[in-house]
Amino acid sequence: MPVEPLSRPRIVAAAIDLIEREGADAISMRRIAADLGVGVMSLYNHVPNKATLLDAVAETVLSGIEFTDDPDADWTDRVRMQARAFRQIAHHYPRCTMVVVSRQLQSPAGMLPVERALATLRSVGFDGEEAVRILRMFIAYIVGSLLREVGVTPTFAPVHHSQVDIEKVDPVLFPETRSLAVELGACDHEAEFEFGMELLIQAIAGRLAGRGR
Amino acid sequence: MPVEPLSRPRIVAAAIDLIEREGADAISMRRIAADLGVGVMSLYNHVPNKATLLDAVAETVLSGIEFTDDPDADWTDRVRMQARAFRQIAHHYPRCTMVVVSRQLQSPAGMLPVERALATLRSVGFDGEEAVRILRMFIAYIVGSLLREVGVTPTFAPVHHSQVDIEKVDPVLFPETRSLAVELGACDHEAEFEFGMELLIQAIAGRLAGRGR
DNA sequence: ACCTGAACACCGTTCAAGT
DNA sequence: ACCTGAACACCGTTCAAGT
Repeated sequence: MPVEPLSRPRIVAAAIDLIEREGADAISMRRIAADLGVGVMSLYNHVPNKATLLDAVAETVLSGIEFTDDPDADWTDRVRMQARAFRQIAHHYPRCTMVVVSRQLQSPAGMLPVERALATLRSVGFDGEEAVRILRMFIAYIVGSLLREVGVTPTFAPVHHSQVDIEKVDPVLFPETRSLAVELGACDHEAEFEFGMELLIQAIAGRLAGRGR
Repeated sequence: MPVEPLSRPRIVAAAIDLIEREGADAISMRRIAADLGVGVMSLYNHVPNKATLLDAVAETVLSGIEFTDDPDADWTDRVRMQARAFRQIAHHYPRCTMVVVSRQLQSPAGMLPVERALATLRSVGFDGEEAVRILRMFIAYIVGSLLREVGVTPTFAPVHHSQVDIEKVDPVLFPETRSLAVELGACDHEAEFEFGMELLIQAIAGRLAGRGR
């Protein structure tokens, strides 16, 4: 029935499509098969199981990141670019973000960003231990930022999409939360991301400068 | 059959238990009911559905955080304490962490930490907008750190629990990753967390100082 | 008010049968 | 080699029946 033959890439693409259309919860082998116009069991000729398929989804999304590294640029600009490239995931595949972030990949697609980041950090003079530490800090920040952007993170960015919610916050128990309702209600994800990123870059730049002493 | 009567708290406790014992994937209404020695449908007398139950799990875990705030302490110490309190989640309920982090709560349990953090930041002189920005940055960092600690984060902290994995990394494609195999393989979560936290605190302290000019 | 079994519409995956 | 339907052991949830 399918005009093109079934293949792993086609299955992964259908899975990504389905997640973006109906959310990560909606995904199932049966739904994907239905979308492709084949029987469920046909999928198992190309993918061993659902977990592996989700890994492939994560890998595919991750490998779609456009890393445009300019080795001649200032190192802070290079770090900026790499961090922003990651944030693209949340833009291009918002509902796949959780899948990407919650899967442990050891494939090249997952490791290339690591390699690049380490190379950049080492080239400015950080030793191995520092480079790894700094990379991990950036990753933690980026992952946390993506989850907020994608609307998955909790509580801590409350009071959204409706002023009614604000009214329900008890002003005597939560005076600050209440008085900052406007600020908490709005969130310019790009500005927020940039703010934290600049603070981090500034902090590690300071660390680098303090090195010479 | 149950010696104690069924109740929402007992159901939530059983759910947390099950998640910690067998992982978040293993959770189901039927398994929880079995653990409690009741029929599945009995649960629905106390909890409207599975999603609400998971929200309650998140809220319960979150409200178990021990916030010991000393208003007389240095503000940096207060921030440190609040951040560390969050990290306790990953220690006390490692396998529930993903659940906590992936649910949007608007309950008091979820908002109290926000309220405290905002109060602390405002008391040192940050205005509302700055306080919210800084809080969000900390939350992003903490959430990302917890996910790494709990082993959920991807790729980016690769090469774990086995030296064999390292051997498989292609040294010509990934020279840095390969040469830093030892550093990437080990991860002292507490040290890692503290490193990033100190950098963040230092960065915002600098921002505060630069304010007087 | 609380408990429950049967039933419904879903899952992922194994297996044996087809081509 | 690839596709597939039937079958199995699971899901969450509705409903009607019990106490």
